[in-house]
Amino acid sequence: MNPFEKLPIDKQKRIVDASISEFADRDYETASMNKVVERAGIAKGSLFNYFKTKGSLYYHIYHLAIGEVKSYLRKVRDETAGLPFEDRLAKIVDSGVQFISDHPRLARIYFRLIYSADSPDRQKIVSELQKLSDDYLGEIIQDAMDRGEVDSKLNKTQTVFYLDAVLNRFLKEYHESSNGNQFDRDEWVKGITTFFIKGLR
Amino acid sequence: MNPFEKLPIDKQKRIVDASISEFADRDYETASMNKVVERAGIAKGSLFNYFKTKGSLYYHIYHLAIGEVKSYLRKVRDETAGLPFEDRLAKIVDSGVQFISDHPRLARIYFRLIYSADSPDRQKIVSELQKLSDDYLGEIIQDAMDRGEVDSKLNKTQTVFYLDAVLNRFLKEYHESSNGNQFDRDEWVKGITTFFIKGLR
DNA sequence: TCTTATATTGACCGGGTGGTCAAGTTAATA
DNA sequence: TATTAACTTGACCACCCGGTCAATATAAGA
Repeated sequence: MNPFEKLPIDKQKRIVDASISEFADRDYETASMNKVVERAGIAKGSLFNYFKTKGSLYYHIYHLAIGEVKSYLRKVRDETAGLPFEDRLAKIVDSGVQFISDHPRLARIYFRLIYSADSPDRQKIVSELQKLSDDYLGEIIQDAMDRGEVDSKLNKTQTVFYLDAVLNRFLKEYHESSNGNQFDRDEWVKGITTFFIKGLR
Repeated sequence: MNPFEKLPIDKQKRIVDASISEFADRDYETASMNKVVERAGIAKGSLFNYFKTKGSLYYHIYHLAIGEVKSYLRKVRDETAGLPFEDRLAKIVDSGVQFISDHPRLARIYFRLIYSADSPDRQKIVSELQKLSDDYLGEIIQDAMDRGEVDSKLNKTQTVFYLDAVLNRFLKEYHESSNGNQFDRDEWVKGITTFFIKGLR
């Protein structure tokens, strides 16, 4: 049993919280272990006792973030299992927006990881995430094809790619503009769904 | 007249080349002025004589990259002015791929800037680039609307957004996978164009 | 209570950073 | 050629980094 898990829960929480904030504010290379201990109110030696390296702390936090993302995806997939493609798509976008509102710092870490360059094992992590997304969207596309809502002769890889590109970009834009000028969420959701319905049938 | 411009051209080139390599290899925060002088074979003091700060050197290089991108965009816009939307779209993708092949390091700097987090004035630069892309794609969409190839009742902002999202993502993917497993460029170009033709008409 | 084991601390290490500047080199002028 | 002006150099500065470890505080066991 590693030393971190033996800690009182509230202390664990303080450390995790400080780490999330730091990795959300700065990218991996520039994030500072000194700042983490400062934020968490513990000594540097302690942090390196719980996590041997900066990389292993990052690994811990990143898995936490991915876990949350996964559970959101699973939830929306199951809740919309019977719905038509159009409604399903709208729900996916909505739940993405919801996730960003609920976990802005985790969303930041997620986008940093996807789009930025230098985290340890970046390539591995990104392709793991890509597979997750591909499987998820692939399943939904397949359902829509089976129901005849989407042209089943389409190249599935490409179709998933378009969906992933537009959805991710939309959420990223939403995330970045989340302070200040909001854009009309409903209109965008409607626009995106009709665009795909037409483009894929 | 700033001291850098007074330098012999080949020395300027050496410095610019070294800087491009460094900013392509590492993101802004982790790129090192020490490494730049090492690569360029000049003394540190000299570099800081030509460019007062790291930020101003980055600014210089970034403008160089954007200039190249702009000239590529202008070229493909003018060369395809009379063509139908479908062919135009294909040409745009092609020329993007071409740019990445011709200027891999500049492409890297571009993607770093777009997707990564911490360059000086990042927000300003990114919105400047976004405007460039919006104007460019907006013009092409408008042409297609005028010719009746695209439904003119569509929300133009959204339409441009979808185009931008898919094109950028495709080029990014192409860029990242450019070592090793190539994917079938023609099939993707065909897939993307027909998807948009159907989705937008 | 005394002793042993464990958890916590922060000064310290080697190394890298952007940036400076006195001293040395080269070029231009008279 | 002698003098001045401009350029070039790299040792040096303060600061920050991830990581270590002897010393100290705390908890457990006898």
